[in-house]
Amino acid sequence: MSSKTLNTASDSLLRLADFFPYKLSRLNAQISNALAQVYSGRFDLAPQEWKVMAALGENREMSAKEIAAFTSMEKMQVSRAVTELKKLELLVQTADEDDRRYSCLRLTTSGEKMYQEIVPLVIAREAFLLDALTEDELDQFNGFLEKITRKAASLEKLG
Amino acid sequence: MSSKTLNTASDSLLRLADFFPYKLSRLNAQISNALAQVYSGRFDLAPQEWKVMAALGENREMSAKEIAAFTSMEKMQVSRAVTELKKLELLVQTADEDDRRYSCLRLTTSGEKMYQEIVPLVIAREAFLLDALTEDELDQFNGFLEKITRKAASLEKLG
DNA sequence: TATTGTTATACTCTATAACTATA
DNA sequence: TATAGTTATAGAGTATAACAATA
Repeated sequence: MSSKTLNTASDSLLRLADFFPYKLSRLNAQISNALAQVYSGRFDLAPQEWKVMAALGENREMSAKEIAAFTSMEKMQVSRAVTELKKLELLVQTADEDDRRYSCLRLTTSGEKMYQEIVPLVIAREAFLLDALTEDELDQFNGFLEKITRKAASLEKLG
Repeated sequence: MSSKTLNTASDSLLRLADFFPYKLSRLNAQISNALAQVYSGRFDLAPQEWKVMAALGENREMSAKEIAAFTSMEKMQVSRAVTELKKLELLVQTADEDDRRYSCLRLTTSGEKMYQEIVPLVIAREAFLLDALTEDELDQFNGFLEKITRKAASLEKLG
């Protein structure tokens, strides 16, 4: 066996352009920029402020802890975003009657109004992207994504 | 038409758990963490240092500008990563003979060795994830991703 | 005058943990 | 003693642009 053959057998090469994590990360950056153009560019919200609003728009009333769990944010990031949203009067915070450690967070009328303005815009961008696929393809694609996501969760546990 | 019907028609709701950009961003975060466990956890490289090494591992010799284009990094981030990698003696930088503004960046022997150690590990993680799909499914999935990526590129141009 | 690459600066974001208040 | 939420602080990362060297 020649040394050339040995080399070929042992050398590993990573083709970045074909590497799934890299492709995913590029696509994610593109899409998250396209969404930020909406909530940040047009409504001047930081990403985490928009996440909190999205959580409350969907669930009406949540504690900070619930928002953290729902959005995969740290409790401290939630706290900071809540402080900002209160200043902007997009959100109100009251203490829970049963356990005063918990806070009740809700969008104000103007917060709800802004949410109602943003949602169709971001949904339109999602629709534009997914228009690349037929309905059948989209179903398949979602199924594939879910399978990979489950695998990724088991990867995280290994460490 | 009752006001309730009007409301129902006009109110928009975003289900975060079903929103494609959100699902994508979650999956991307999981996977990029899983990769960082390798290059950062085991080899103490910053993400951008690893990106530069990956570019040079694939292309042998590049200028800083080429690396920036290849990896979608800013020239300044490349410069910083290069400075670090030089300190670690994983990379050497010489001036281009034809045009001395350009630099020739190459991995050192120990840089190449580290690259050869990292690549199989990250490829193994990619393989673990993609093992969620059959070969046919993976082909389809890659095709879908490509279609959406093209759409996303046209979204970016709109602004 | 334009281009490659470096450096300076300020700014934002993040992570850790100390802290307050409630239970 | 434990939990929800806030605040302080330091460290990392980022963006802008000024800068040096070369063309």
